[in-house]
Amino acid sequence: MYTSSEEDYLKAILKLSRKENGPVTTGALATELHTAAPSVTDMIRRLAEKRLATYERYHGVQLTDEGLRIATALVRRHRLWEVFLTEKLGFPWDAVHEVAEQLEHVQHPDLIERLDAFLGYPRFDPHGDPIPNAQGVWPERQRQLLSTVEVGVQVVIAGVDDHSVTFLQHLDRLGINLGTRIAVLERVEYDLSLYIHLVEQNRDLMLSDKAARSLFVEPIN
Amino acid sequence: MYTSSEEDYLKAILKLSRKENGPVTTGALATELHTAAPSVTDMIRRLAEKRLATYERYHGVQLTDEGLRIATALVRRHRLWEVFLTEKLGFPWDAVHEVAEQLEHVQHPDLIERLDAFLGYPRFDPHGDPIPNAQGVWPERQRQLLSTVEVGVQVVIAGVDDHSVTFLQHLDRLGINLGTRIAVLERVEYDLSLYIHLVEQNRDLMLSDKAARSLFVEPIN
DNA sequence: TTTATTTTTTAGAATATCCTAAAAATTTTT
DNA sequence: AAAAATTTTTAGGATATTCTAAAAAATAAA
Repeated sequence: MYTSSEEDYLKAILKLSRKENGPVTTGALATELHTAAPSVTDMIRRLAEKRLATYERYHGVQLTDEGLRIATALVRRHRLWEVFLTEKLGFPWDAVHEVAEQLEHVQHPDLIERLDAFLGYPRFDPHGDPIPNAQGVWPERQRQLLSTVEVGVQVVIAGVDDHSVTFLQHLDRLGINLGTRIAVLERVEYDLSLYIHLVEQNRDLMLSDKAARSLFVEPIN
Repeated sequence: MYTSSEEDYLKAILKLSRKENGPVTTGALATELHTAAPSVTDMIRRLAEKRLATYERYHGVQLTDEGLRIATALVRRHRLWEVFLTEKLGFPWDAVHEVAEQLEHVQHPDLIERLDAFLGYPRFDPHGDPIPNAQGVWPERQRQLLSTVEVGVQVVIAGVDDHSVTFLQHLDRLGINLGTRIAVLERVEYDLSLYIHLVEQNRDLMLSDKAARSLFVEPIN
């Protein structure tokens, strides 16, 4: 139906527009997609012609309802494939993005619904990111950044805001995973580092503020 | 590494060269790939430049060792994905080809080895076609066309030579699947139709010669 | 073995996607 | 509010893949 390239742009526009609301700029897209700005101008003009986005010269793009529908389906596909790769094929969480980036472009009427059923209808991917359902509805979850948690409170690791391989491997080395229960022991005033306690492993460790601002946690239910 | 298009050509050259030995003609490739002949000429010239095939003007193409290695890996990927789609996602055997055609182009160093392990190292795909191993070695199996089986002999359905949706659905309607045990009761002299007995279902039915020439069987082990 | 037919290649062009360099518009600074 | 800096678009071109029409080569027929 649409080319991989068009799909990549739609997904990028969705991603950026979920951060800041209002139109997405050419420059932001160029950075996100690692392309030159003129390539972006070309493509968003084409997307607008196909009624997947609205575009006004010098004022950025916005997805139409149809564009949003497609982009959301792509996020769904991407994240379901990531679940498959980690849960079924045993890939580490820092290695699934590249492959899912390719798998998400595979076109078939009910491939994804079958995959979803096979995986047991997961609501979050291996990085804790929400997986929209077949109707495009995103699951809700009350999560916050670890950096905002009060001292003394116990929480559970629920996701990462930085998906880089280096950060994910850093977490592995520290023994921090999705579902890991932690207690915030102390926030160092000087540089905002955190002393935390890993409950299951009965171990204390120190976390930089940068790391704490890249970790989502949720209350213990 | 290589584009989907290059991979499609390599796979087609392998397929055709396994039927007839010697170089594969431009016309045969054009038919196989549903493209115009000049497109084929262009591509095989490019493949030759990249040392994936040898090509002599007006005399067809042949894969080099490297081309053969890549094409074999593609067949391996295609067939493993087909096993995944039927065994794990519950797709009917007449619906997997199109999807596998896309999935086989997904590039990743150990995706296929992990998939192979997850599937339990299958040696044959849902249509009974052999799956080359990671070293490119094809599993052997003594199979013959049902049309060549002597009257009175019992055999097991081991594969199809015609992969068309209509034929596969025809077999479904008849209750014939991979692994179905049959006995050849009679060969009608007039049109070579076969009366066969489905052992498990304790049922007799008639099969056209055309169908019998599209079914592989193997001896009961 | 010359002629006719078929196959293959060359020539030239279209589309999708990307690029660099230069021009135009917008935003920021003074 | 004019000048400077930044961002975006236009212009023009490259590559990969495909196509149709015409020319060239190979094969088949007379």
